[in-house]
Amino acid sequence: MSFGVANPPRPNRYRDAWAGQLDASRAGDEVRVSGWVHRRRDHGGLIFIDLRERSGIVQLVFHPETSPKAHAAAHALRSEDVITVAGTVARRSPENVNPNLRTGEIEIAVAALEILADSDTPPFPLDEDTAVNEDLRLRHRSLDLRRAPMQDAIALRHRVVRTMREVLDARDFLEIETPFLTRSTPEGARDFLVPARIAPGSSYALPQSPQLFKQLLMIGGFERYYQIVRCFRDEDSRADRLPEFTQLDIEMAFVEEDDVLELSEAVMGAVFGQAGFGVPVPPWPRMTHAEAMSRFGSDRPDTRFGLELSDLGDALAGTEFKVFAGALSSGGVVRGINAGAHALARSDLDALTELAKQHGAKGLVWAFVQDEADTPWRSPVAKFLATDEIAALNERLGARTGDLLLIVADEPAIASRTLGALRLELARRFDLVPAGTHDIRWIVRFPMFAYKPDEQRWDAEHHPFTAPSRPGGEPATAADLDDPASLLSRSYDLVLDGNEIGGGSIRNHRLDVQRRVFELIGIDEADAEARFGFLLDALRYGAPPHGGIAMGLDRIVALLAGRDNIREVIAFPKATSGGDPLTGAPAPVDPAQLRELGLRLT
RNA sequence: GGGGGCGUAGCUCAGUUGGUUAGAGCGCCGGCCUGUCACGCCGGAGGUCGCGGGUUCGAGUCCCGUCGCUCCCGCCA
Repeated sequence: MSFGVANPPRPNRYRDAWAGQLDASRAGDEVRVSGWVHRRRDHGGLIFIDLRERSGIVQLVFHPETSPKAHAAAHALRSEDVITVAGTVARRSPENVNPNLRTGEIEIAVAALEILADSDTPPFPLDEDTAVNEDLRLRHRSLDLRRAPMQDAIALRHRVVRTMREVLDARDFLEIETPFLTRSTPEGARDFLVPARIAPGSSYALPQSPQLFKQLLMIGGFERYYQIVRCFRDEDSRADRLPEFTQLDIEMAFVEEDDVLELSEAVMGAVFGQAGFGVPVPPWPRMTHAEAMSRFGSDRPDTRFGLELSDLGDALAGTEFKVFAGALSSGGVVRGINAGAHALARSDLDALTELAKQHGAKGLVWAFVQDEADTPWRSPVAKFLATDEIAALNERLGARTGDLLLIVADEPAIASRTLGALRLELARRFDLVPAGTHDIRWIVRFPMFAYKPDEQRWDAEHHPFTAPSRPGGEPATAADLDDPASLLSRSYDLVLDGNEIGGGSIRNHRLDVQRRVFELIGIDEADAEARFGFLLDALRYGAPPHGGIAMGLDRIVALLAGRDNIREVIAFPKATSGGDPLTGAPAPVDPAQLRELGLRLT
């Protein structure tokens, strides 16, 4: 285990030393240690026990001649029994030193053994070598947490949180709590509801984020707030997403974008530094949302490898090929990537096509570049394209003989998203990310609004409290909102190796702008008053310019720990289904409880 | 809501075109073993093949349904 304990234990009947910290300097000392039986090696004569506790592992040796009573008792020891022993720290002879163990130069010659609690045979091995079914691990989480990878991850999480608090405290931020039982604002994610006994038929909602409360704290004059806070969203899970998760939530008054970004870089730079994670020192580069989408097909681009997107529309101006011509004439685009010279089988190409369809594309055009004048492409669509069109596409994509070209013709958003996903898949398949490299950058200047055709209205891309800006970057006025398509938002995301680890914005502190945003996205005055009246009311009495950010703690720790899902860095996570295999939640409740709440099941 | 993968001994897995009594490694139990450190050697126990139904002379294997876990799409202001 890589984390330690800094202070000696207070001596008591269980221990006067940490087992994992003993070394040759303690040779000859009488010590008492306690912990779990990690492994036993019973030679009939000598018995060796690896004793494990939080600080690490130490070898106990039971000699039949010198302490026959302890030796006899040690025969009964089994994995995960809890024991306390008294004995002498003994230096090992040179040939018996175990260099793989921090305490490998010594062992404890046990004089007295007491079994504090015996253990059934564990349902799965606690070593690091066997990959155990995750459901089983969650159902026996107290055992699973004893494993070194979990101990390391949870300790790392603690250090990350501590570092965040240290930096923020040094910059005069106050940690302030906000309510968990709050009001549902059906906007964005689905809320978790808590039926209210005091008002049958009504419910509290658990917060999706402390967004409105932290704005009220700014209006309330605290100026610099943060909170390590649980947030709740009743949506389906992913490897990097669970219904409850933890954020570092920050808000500042009298600031602009640069202030929030600089503060975030100070906090996160310190976090990466103390975790020994090799990202560049701040300030971190900024990329516009538009550039990220056009070059990488993603608003959280992994820029550590190439395979950038190219727009091919102007090379296909008069094409007869219906798929391309149809997309271009209906406001769509034709975009592609050069995947490089890879020999892919037809089944691989089918799999890529399937992936493209999963992302909403109607299909995927693939072509291998050949060194033959009459058939320059080996591709199902080669016969539909003129030779000069193929030449122009080759030129746009920098194609050389043997290269695989992947092309998507579709609506702009779908084409970009699909190629962005294909690019990541190719990087996985061909191992294109250089080992040990990391990239961190800001994505800035997101679109403020997106038009929802099926609902025939505009919607906020980030959230409706985000301040809009003109295309040039200046803050937008209420009047500017008459042309929503042109507006960007004053928001920013922090992206690490293709993962969104944080995001925030400058907020609306002007009541007229905030009202106009609500109006634009279809929340009329009465509606806005009912749902966000407390915010609008606060904005009437002098709100300072303010903005902030929220960092995804679970994702950050998972990335630092090199784990591929956030459940590995959460002590008691929900399963992907949203249920808790440990407690069995959610579970039916007693009818009497329902009656008290005025609820009846249908 | 949709798609993919997985479910066989306590754990990790194998199991052929449907065919005798379902296997391996680890763990567990018993025995032997005084320098091991994933100890070693010998022996043994341990199975509702997730669950339900169907096809068949015969199902771990084929079909239908269902449950659980997992990855992805949708969703996640």
